[in-house]
Amino acid sequence: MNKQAPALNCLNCAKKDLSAFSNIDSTTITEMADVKTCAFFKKGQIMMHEGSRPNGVYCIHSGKAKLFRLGTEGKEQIIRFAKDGDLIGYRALLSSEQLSASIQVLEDTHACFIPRSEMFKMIENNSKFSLEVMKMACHELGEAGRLITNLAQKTVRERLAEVLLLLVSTFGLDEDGNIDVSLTREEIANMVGTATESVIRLLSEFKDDEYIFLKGRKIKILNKPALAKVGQVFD
Amino acid sequence: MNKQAPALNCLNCAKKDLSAFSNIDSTTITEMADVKTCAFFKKGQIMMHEGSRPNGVYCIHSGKAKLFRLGTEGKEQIIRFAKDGDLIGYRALLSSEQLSASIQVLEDTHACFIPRSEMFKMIENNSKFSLEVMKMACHELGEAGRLITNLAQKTVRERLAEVLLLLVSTFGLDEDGNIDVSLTREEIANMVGTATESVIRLLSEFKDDEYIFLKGRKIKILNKPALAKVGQVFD
DNA sequence: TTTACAAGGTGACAAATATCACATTTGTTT
DNA sequence: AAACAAATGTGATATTTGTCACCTTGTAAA
Repeated sequence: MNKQAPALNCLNCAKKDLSAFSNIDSTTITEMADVKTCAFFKKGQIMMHEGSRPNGVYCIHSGKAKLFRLGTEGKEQIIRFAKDGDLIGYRALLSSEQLSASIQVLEDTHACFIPRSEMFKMIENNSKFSLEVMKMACHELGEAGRLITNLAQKTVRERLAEVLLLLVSTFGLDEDGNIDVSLTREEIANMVGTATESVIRLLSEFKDDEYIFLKGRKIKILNKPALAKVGQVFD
Repeated sequence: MNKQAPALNCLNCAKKDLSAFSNIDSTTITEMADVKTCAFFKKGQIMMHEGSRPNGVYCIHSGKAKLFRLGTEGKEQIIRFAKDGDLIGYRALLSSEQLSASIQVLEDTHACFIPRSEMFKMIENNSKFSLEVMKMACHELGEAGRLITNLAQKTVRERLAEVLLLLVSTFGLDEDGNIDVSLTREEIANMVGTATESVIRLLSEFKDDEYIFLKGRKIKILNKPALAKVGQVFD
């Protein structure tokens, strides 16, 4: 399942500032570091399965993952992505529910596993951490509301444009200026909520319009304002 | 804006058990009750406005409200409903963000306003309450994921069937067995994410199929299993 | 290198759904 | 009661999008 991996230090973790642990006192961090374990997932592996109950959470140290639900007909719907510093599985853990989504890593990923008991201990004893996690959940809830509205009201073309901009702000750019994540056309379709063929056609359109540059799975945004206009993105 | 209303007692509040306050100790409740204020909203009034920053939260004592975002073209998208015992505005308050949705009452509503400072005080000093709120946010996050998947993958017909079942489980039935909430066809369309005309046509179809009974805005479910099948609802 | 398989891509067509125009009903205000 | 506005309902039509069939390309394994 998940292999043992070289121990990662939490206190000096370069990714700590990206995470819910950024402002937590070193005593608490050290206590947690003592009980956490390190795991490694090869590209394509599933970190957690929809429907199961997590025994703790993963904190991603390096890597990328997609969270998706299986809809009717077994079609994937990508809900969101996770990257360095993000917590995985906290929603189900804290609400004592089954996992509402599976998490699959998009590339080789190192992550730390923090057991259930330690998470609850920290939440009960450290109101700062507790508030931080709450903030995270509340923020994501806002994002979810935005996504709901977009799915319900925007056209496929608009949603695709918006998704491209979302990918940039989530994963940033690689050294060549491409969006720094490798997704299949099908995965993009599973974000947008459309057919793979439609994504292929629309991406070609955007390319013809010189909004984007395409080379295999590499996508570079050439005309951000134009895409924002197509996608009705105003912020 | 919101009128003063007869004081409601928190400690003996009949709705307390429905809320995040159900298992909170009476000292905490009493302290909160001392600073909370009571408000009354007439049918159609807006409790909070999308984009603004709340100074506290409302706890609904009696009434119903819809939470909606304005999408492109100014079209409402209903995200969820709130009823007795539900907290309003906590998401934006806790994440220090703007309100991601407006809240409008669907009928005359009594609610208690708990100021920002008191909310944060309780969250910091009462880990039980804190965990309760966190649970709430996490639960809603799961529901949002489900909604996202449905909007992305189900047909309008399927979503309408599902929405009808959702309304039953949210609001229950009145004395005549109708769904205990009065919504316009347009509001239903704004939940389903479709055109008002489509809702009208599909409701007629469900009526012809004797899945539902319609009389004005009153809707009665006649064949729940059939609707569940149409809506691909399996739980 | 060859093979095999997944992913990418294209065209034709069907189905779902939105839009528009208009009629009817209902509820509310004067 | 009259008048008005809002909501409901219906038909015709346009548009979007999904589906299917098929071909091409790239890539990883034998």
